[in-house]
Amino acid sequence: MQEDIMEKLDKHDLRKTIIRKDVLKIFVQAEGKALSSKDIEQALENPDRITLYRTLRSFEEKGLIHQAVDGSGTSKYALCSEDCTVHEHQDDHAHFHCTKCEQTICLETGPRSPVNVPEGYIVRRSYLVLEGLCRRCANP
Amino acid sequence: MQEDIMEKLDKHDLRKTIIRKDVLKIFVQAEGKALSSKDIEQALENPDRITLYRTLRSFEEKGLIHQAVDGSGTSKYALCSEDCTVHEHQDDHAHFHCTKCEQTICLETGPRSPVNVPEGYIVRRSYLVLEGLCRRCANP
DNA sequence: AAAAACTTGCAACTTTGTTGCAATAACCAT
DNA sequence: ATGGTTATTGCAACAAAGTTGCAAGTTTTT
Ligand SMILES: [Mn+2]
Ligand SMILES: [Mn+2]
Ligand SMILES: [Zn+2]
Ligand SMILES: [Zn+2]
Repeated sequence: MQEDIMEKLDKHDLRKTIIRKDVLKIFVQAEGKALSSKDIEQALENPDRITLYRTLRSFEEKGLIHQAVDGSGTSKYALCSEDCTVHEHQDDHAHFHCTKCEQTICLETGPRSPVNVPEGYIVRRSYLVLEGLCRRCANP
Repeated sequence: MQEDIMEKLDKHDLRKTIIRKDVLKIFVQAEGKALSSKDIEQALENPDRITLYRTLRSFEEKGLIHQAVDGSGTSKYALCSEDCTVHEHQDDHAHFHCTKCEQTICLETGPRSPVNVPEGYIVRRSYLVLEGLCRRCANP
């Protein structure tokens, strides 16, 4: 697992610094859950906030994590699938956002049917957010 | 048109103050375009920023405008359809976000096919964002 | 016209995120 | 292993977006 993390950093051309190993470990452990900068701040001891922001940006640029749009207003990130690279992300899945516990998770949904847009518009990508109650919050 | 605005405020149980008339007029004129707080600030002379935020919140609560999730990070709002009320919004349409000019517009898309979610999850609503280039930005 | 109820504008504050820069750490090639 | 090169860190300072408390001002109702 430690090896897993080192490999990932290597593969994505990121220097192996303490904070990067720590942050990446948290993402791996989160298992499909999207995390905010604050989530990570709380999980770690005392990370420098600015360094954390830059770590997240580097991870995203290098194809290690992807942003999870969830309509909550703050940025959240989750681990990418194996085949994301610095050149292209492959995270075209929907995200579920629980309005009670505020958790956001990546969904393994299949391809979506295309949507009609006005003549002349070019669609590059799309985000689908499902909002509601997660299992835990729905069945208390 | 002035009457239209007065009617709308009346119907949604909002007091007719200067800023509310002004802001609502801007939304009516925007015609399906979603506006940020900053957009409105710029359109108006010198609105108090805080009052504007509260105006937007009241409008949303009373079913006059709805939030347009567009993945841009800042909140945008657009005029609701006639049948939105304080009790329930009816704005289940997708939004298109142009990454070049940053405009966001409401799309008149039909109903979307349902998406599979894990057992036990409850979906209350969903947001669909299409990102790309609008007609003007695609054909320069 | 006055009372009641709601709205405004100001100050102060919070949260989230960015930029510049010198000190530091990681990597690469001797 | 040593040292040079290059990327990363941590600090301070800043900025945008949004919230809260409260006294003063408006709108609505009676
Ligand atoms: Mn995801
Ligand atoms: Mn809309
Ligand atoms: Zn939940
Ligand atoms: Zn455009």
